[in-house]
Amino acid sequence: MEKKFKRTTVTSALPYANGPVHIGHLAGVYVPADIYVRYLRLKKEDVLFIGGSDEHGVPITIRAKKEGITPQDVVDRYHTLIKDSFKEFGISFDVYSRTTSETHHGLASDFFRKLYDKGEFVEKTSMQYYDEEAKQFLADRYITGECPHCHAEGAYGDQCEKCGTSLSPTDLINPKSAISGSQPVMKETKHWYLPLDKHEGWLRQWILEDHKEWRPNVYGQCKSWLDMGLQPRAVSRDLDWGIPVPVEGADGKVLYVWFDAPIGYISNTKELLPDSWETWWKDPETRLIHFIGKDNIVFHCIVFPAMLKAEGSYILPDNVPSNEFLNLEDDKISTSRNWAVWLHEYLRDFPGKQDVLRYVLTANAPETKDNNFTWKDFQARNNNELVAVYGNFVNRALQLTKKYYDGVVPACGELTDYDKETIAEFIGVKAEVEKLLDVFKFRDAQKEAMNLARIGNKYLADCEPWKVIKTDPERVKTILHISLQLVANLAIAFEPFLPFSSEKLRKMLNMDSFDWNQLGNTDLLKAGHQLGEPALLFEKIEDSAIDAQMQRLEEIKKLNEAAAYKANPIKPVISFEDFEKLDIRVGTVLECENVPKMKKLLKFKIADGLENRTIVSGIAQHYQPEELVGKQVLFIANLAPRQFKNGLVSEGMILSAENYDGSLAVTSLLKEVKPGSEVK
RNA sequence: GGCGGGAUAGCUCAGCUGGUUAGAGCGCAUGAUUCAUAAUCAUGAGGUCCCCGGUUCAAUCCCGGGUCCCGCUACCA
Repeated sequence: MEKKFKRTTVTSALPYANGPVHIGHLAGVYVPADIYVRYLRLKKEDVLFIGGSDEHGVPITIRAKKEGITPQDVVDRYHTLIKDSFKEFGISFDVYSRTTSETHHGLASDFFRKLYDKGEFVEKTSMQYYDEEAKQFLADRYITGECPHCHAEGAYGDQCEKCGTSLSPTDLINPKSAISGSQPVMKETKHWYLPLDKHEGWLRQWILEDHKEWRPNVYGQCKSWLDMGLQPRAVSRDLDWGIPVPVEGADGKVLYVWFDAPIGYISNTKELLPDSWETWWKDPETRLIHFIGKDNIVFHCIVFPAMLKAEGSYILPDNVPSNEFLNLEDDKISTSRNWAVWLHEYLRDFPGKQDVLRYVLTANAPETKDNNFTWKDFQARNNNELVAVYGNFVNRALQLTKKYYDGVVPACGELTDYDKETIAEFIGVKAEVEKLLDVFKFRDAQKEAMNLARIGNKYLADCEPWKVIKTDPERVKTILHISLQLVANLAIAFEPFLPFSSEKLRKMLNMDSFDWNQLGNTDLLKAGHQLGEPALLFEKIEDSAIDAQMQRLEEIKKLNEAAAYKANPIKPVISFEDFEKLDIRVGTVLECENVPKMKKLLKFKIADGLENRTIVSGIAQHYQPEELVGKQVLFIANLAPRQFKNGLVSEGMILSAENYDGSLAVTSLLKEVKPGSEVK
């Protein structure tokens, strides 16, 4: 069901301006979006590529506070860094603006107000922590306290970083304001909610029925949410960094960052095209495409469309191609652990090699599942594919032409059957690449483009012009003529993927411009056309460069391991009597087995010198049952028995030490003693 | 625990609505070649298509159950 669209608005997720951009962002969002946009432009279609920084939200205020600067300073720093590195990397935004811009503040504010006036929100009052000293409500992240689970100090209101549990602020023991350090009080506050539940009907139809072509991960995630039932979602926050809620009596309240950020796509369009921006967002003949990572699926497929629909005058996205995540050397990319390849550092370490990274990230794009980036693979793809297949073919054709004809394109003579076969083969590439790009299969599309170079290498090997030149010089003219047409085709076919190389190649070929519609033609370079000076399109990457990167990661890994460990503060002092209440004993493990359906639990039969007992312990992920049998362990003998869901009863607790990485080590003794011995 | 995605050659992945000798690129082996950045070309070895059942004349593909990985969400002395 090919709809007729007149133009395409392409957005790429707004990077959050509290850190630099890394290869995960690039592989997931910006490289595919850029390929798509360049492809449409080459086809001379009307397209707009919108980007920008997302600059509001709590984490930015926290970082600012930590560094003793203003939130504006933080976003200025990262916005500039991100914008510059995108530019250098060749992400060809038509506009890259920011959500702190005046245009955006105005538009987002109007947007909210319109929904408010139309009665699209519901107001709800709830109790939230309030800092009386700082005179402000506290966002979840602004409250710290003792974790109710692991009892670590310094847990945040939304999550304990020690044990990873997600929390709500009221769970914390002894909560404290991160701003003033004072004890916060519960106070009533009013917020506006977007009642997603009211939008469920049409969303269901629109996504589940009308967009079955969306990628399985996107469609599945949406279906999951819809089936769980949508809940009203707060669109305001008590915070002083952001866009003020444009309603009377809303002092100290700003738009929730998730409400304002996607509107940023629209604002940035408006900033670029103050007079005609609405065409790109409201005309039904405009196709809207959002490129995002999988963490953004729900917001772009459900929340934002609900906002647009509620407003009433906007179009909805036609597709939301979302990628999965990219790992780095078998480990999750993490900004806080500095486990990443940062774009600005890559550009510094590998100057002029933008296309190599673009190529590798596309070849390894996590289109269907999480994928892994390794430096060895990066090197191999450069040396064995870009250099050996693409660069080499180009170099062969150009060097031969230079040698035999002083770099002038020779005339094409009569075609042999083999020539015709070869030409027929590469003519089909255009349709193939288009077919793949139209459905966002970038990985396969790039492979198809590479196929042109393979055809070329084979053609040269089979025709052997360096031999034929001695016996039939006329024939060589045709061979090289065809080879050069292939080279010119390569330049066009690769432009969306490897724009820097295509530009370089275009100059070497002395071509004026590219037109996608010329792809597949065999007369891109006329006989007699003077070529430019040939140069290497790609260079080999040596082991030393790769080793340096791997060593850097190795060092980061070590630093992380060391930095991650910090002993918890000592708990409040207890009396000797308190201590004596605990009956700690030595037990010998008689039996130990896994518990069906409880993957964390091991069931022990412990000899305790009396009647033996059963103890269940959550250490199955750290020990094999058989390795504990026969060992002596320490356990608390007088802990109230605890019953698990499946009826299993645990009569005590085996003592384990928790290592910094969360792994558990069961306690034991230096000498063997009788089971049931008391520990004092 | 609930839900979503994934599991196919050493690696990264294709295999549309069931019928193919189950494919590609890289890597590996052998041979050819020298115009080219020791690049290229040809040939080849390599797969209980995660496991167990079921539907079917026929299942990598559909259904049921299970295992493992990733994510979301809950719960978690």
